[in-house]
Amino acid sequence: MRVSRAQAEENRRKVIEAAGRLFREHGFDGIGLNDLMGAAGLTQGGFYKQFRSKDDLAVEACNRVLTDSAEGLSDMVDNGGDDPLATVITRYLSRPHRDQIGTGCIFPSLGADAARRNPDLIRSFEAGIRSYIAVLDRAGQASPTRRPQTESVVMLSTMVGALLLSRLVEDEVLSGRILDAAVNSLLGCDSGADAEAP
Amino acid sequence: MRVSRAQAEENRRKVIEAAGRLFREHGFDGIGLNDLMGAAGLTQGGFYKQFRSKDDLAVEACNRVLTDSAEGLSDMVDNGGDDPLATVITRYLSRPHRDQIGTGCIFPSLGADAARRNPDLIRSFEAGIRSYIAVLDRAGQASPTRRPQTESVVMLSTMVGALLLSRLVEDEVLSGRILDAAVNSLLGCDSGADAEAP
DNA sequence: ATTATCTATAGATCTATAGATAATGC
DNA sequence: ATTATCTATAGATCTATAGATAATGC
Repeated sequence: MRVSRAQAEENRRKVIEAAGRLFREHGFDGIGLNDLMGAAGLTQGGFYKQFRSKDDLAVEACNRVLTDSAEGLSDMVDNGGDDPLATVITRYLSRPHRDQIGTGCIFPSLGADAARRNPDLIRSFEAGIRSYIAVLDRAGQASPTRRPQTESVVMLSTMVGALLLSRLVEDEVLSGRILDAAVNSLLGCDSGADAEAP
Repeated sequence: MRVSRAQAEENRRKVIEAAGRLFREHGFDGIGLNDLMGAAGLTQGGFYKQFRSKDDLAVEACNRVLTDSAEGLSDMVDNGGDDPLATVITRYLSRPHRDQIGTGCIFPSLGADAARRNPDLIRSFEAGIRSYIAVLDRAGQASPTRRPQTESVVMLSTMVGALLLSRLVEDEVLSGRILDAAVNSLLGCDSGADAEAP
C-alpha cells in the first residue's frame, strides 16, 4: 500500500492537476473529494495526509493553473510568429477555448467562485492577473503595427468577459459573434462581419 | 398556518427575490433551501409546493434578475442625462457595484455557474445578453458625441470582464485601476491616470 | 373542503477523522 | 520503524418527501 516518496510526490501532483481541471469544469462546490482523488487514481481517505483541507487544495490547484497558464502565454508570445499579440488574442477568443472549460483560462470559469472564497485564493488570482497583464504588455511591444493600443488590463477584461458571455448563449451564431467582435475590436479590424454587405 | 392566495403569491415572490440576491452572493451550490426560504421568512418544508426543484428556483430567480436589470438599465438610459452611455458605463464600472455582488450584475457573479447548469438557465441568460446589448445600442445612439464607437457586444464584454477581475484582487489600487482603465477605454478618454505626470 | 405552510424525517452526499494495511527507508 | 494509502465511519448538511396543522375560500 505504501509507495515511494517520489511516487507520493507524483500522486500529490496528479491530484493537484486533476483538481485544476475538475474545479474549472464543475466549480469548487460542484466536485467532491471522492471524485478529485479518484481522478488521480487514489481513494478519498489519503486526502488529508496530503492536504490540510479542500480549500487548501483549491489554492494549490489555482496557483498551479495560474502559474502554468501565464508561462504558456509567455511562451506563446515568444513563439507567436511576427504578431504575437494577434496570436494570443485569436487563440484566447476561439471556439475551442470556449468549449474546453476544464483546460481553459481560469478567470471566466472560477473567478466568481474564487472571489467568494478565502483571501489566499484572491492573492493567488491577483498575482495571476498581474502576470497576464505583463505578458500582454510584452506581446503588444513585440507587435509590428502600433495599434489603436488598448491598455493591457482593458484587453484582458474584454477577453475574459467575451469568453464568459460566449459560454452563456445557446445560439452558436451569437456566441461566435461575441468572440469575433472582441477579436476585431482588440486587433483594430473595425471592418468586421458587416464588411460583406453590398 | 395557511395564508391567503395573494399572500402566498407574495411569499413566492419574496423567495425568488431573496434567491436572486443569495445565489449571486454565494453561488448556486453555496446556499441551501433552508437559508433561501429563511431569508423570505418561511421554513424549508413549503418549498416544493411552490417550486419543482432547486434548479427550477434558480431559473425563476435568474429570469427575474435579468429582466429587472435590463429594465433598470433601460430606465437609466432614458433618465441618464445628456450622455446616457457614459452614465451606464461609469455606474457599472464603479466601486459600489464591485462591492455589492448580491444586487449587482448577474453575469460576473453567476455566469460561470449558469454555464454549467441546465439549458433553461442558459436560455434565460442568452435573452438577458440580447437585452443588454440592445440597451447599450440605444444608449450609444442617444449619446451626443459620436465616439470611437466600440460595438455594444464588445462594450458589454469589457464591462463584465473588468468587474469580474476587479473583484479578484486584494490591492485596492489595482482593483480601481482595472475599473478606471475600462471606463476610459470605453468612453474614449485615452488620457487617463497618467495625465498628471509632470 | 381545500390548501399554504409547518414540523419531522428519509436518504444521499460531503468533509474530515480513525485505525488498518503493507511497502518503503533506515 | 516509518509512512503512504486504504477501508470504514462519524457527523454535518443538503435535497426532497410525508404527514400534521390551521386558516382560507367556497
